[in-house]
Amino acid sequence: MARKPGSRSDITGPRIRAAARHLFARHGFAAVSMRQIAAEVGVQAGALYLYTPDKETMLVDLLRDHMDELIAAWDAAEPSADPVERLEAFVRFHIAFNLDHAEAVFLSYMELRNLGPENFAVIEGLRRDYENRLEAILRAGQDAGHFAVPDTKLATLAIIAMLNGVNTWYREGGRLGRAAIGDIYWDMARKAVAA
Amino acid sequence: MARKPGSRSDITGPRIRAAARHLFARHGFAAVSMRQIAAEVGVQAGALYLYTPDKETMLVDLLRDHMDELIAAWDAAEPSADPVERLEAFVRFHIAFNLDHAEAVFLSYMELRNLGPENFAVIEGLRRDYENRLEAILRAGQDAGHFAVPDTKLATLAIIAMLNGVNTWYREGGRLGRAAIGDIYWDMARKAVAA
DNA sequence: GTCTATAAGACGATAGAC
DNA sequence: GTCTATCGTCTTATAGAC
Repeated sequence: MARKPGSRSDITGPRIRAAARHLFARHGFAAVSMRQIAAEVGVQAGALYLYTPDKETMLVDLLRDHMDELIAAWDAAEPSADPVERLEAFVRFHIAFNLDHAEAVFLSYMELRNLGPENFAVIEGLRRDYENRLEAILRAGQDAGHFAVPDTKLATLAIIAMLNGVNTWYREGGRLGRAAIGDIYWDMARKAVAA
Repeated sequence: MARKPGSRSDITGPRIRAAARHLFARHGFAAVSMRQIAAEVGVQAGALYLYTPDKETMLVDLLRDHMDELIAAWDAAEPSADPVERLEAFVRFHIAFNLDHAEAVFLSYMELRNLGPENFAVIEGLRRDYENRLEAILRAGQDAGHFAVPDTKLATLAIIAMLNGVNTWYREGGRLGRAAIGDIYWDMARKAVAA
């Protein structure tokens, strides 16, 4: 009875990641036990250790994969050379991507403190890579005279913080659709950095 | 040996709250044990239960006290009737208060999910009370023709999210002092809601 | 008001059967 | 690849001594 009929690691692996992401986002990394994750997947706790050496590695793998996907998606989508159009594209992309990956976004902001120093540095570096892409847009727009901000780095962080806020209140089927939200935040972001 | 010489509840109580706030903010509510809190204070774990019925009540008391203090401080400080001046005062107040109470702010955004439904509703209600004060400013400024935002509620949340971002990067002794940070964020907030 | 001691159980992780 | 069983430790919370 040891091996369950039809058991396959290429199915169980993704299901473990999905269950861990979901439970960590909902209850917090420290509050979720390996037994809970295993129960959600339908295996015993010991079986999880075929897929990860330990619990922290499960978390950092989720966070790294998320950041890699975020950066790759933006790099694949990046539009025209005009800084204003690029900023608009960034605002709409960031909101849409965050809403499509709400659990992973939540984790990548809330659970960094559960990482050891070296894992923390990896995720922090990826986040900075992403921020630098927005900062470059703002700098190009200032050089072209379209934007004027008192501090480019702080404007970068301010815009990202503002956009991240959407995930704290958005509910599917609410008053505003995603396109309308993009319009509203683009209006505010555009004016905030306007010359 | 039972009672320690000089032990007094009016000293131990605040020290327990401070230790809990500090450890919860640093490691997360679920990751901190009652034994750790007791060790930080210098008592045994059982003694904590003279001051709180359980761990969750410790957390909700910290969060409620923080929100009460935040709202009372703003209500005591609120300045002129002019909406533009009031918005500037709000921006500077919010940044300063958040930096002065960084651990409690962190908790009140990160640990709400560790509350039961009734405790959660209490803290959510206080947060909405505070948000409503900013929303009223934005509405008054629109009525007077000074501001123009596509959606007043979302502008409220966007500004608060932007300002909250300061706590994620600010370090004492960094490149910018608090006054300079207030200037920079006031410039961006003002333009974001400008007519 | 604080201690020691303990109840009753959950935790992360591993060993060995199949 | 997954199971059962288990190790050693930690957990929240309580009881009773002083």
